Amino acid sequence: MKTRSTNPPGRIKIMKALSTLMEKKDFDSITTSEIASEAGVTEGLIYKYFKDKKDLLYKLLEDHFQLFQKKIDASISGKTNAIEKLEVIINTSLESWTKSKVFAKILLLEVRSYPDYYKSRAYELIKVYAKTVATIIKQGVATGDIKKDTDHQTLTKIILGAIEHACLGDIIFERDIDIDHISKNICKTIFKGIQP
Amino acid sequence: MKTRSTNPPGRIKIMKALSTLMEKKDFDSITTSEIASEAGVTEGLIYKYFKDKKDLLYKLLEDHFQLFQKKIDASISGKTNAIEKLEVIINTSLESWTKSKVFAKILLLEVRSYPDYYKSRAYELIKVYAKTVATIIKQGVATGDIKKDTDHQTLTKIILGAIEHACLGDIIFERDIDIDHISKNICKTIFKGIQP
DNA sequence: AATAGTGAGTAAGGTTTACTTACCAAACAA
DNA sequence: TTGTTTGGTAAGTAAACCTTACTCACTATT
Repeated sequence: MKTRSTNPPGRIKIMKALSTLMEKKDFDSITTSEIASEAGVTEGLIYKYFKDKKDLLYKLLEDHFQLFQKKIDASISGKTNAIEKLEVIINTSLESWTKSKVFAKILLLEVRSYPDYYKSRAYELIKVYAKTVATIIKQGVATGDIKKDTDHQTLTKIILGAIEHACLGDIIFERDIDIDHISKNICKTIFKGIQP
Repeated sequence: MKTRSTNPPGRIKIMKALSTLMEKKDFDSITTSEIASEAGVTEGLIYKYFKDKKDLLYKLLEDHFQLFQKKIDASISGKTNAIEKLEVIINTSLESWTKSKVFAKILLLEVRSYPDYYKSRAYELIKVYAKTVATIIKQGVATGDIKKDTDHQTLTKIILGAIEHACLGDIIFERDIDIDHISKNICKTIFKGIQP
């Protein structure tokens, strides 16, 4: 049995088209007819492959995130120390998000306001990412790499929040940031604290 | 000269109506006719007072944020130590944002994806808030309340990011959080660090 | 006291946009 | 040959956002 193509050319072109358009505009002001004409297909085809306009966005995010998660997994695979792991996660995340602004825009600005996003596969993947961080912290506390009295839930939020917020300004205003500088400073602050 | 009312009843009712509707639904799925009927006015009146549907959202955020900024200013007015100031800002922010979910939803989920938000008065106010935090940190570094080698820009992002991320889950899934627990742990982590 | 002007609001479209439904054509299996 | 699945088109629909033309009450001025 020849495995029937689950990803026909039209479908690929549609996703690529939205990705291209998102580089210049926000999701809300991109129309379906615009997506279709950019992809070189008709509007109706979008609805053959995607439930609605938002579903298309979730699928695009899913694709991007799959690659991202692989990078994350690869980056921590060699390390054993929890602090080291967190360091590379922070660095890899910042790098990926600033390199692919469209991906970051979808993740940080667009999907969150849509309730059905939280039922999507894309959101399931993001939970895996958050859990990766949380697990490293828990284990770090257990092994003593991290202070014993650390609340792992709060620390997870601080780290994820810091990464996001560091990217936000640069996504919105399309500036370029010094990833190494920022990730080093995030690590220094969180690891060593700021009180003299 | 009698000061002519700059805020007529219809305008107030429209803003109140959106606020009420936002408690149950997201902005995107609230229609203008729904807002009008909730307010007891006609659809056309919305466009007498607001440029478009989004402008109404920005004005609502502006109102909420004005009150918020007052609380923040009041909370730091007594303190002199930078660490103490940051502590109350974290606590007050978490408290305000979790108490008024609609406000937090607009601020953290809705407006950010709209480019013209960054030209609104609401956004100007948010910049003042961020600047408040940044200034406290700068002064703290100068006076020695905070470690000399601290990068104030990064620390600002960590703190704002931590506050936001701590609220996010609770806004989205409408859980209630233990503000004191979280704000204490955010402070402990950032101030003292996590390395043993 | 008549007139002109303004602020608050309505009513009824117009336009755009997301989505649907019916149809077409080629490849391929029976 | 004929039926079925797959990839794609074309035209239409309902509704959402927004506009335009109008009304009515009140105030200021001459």
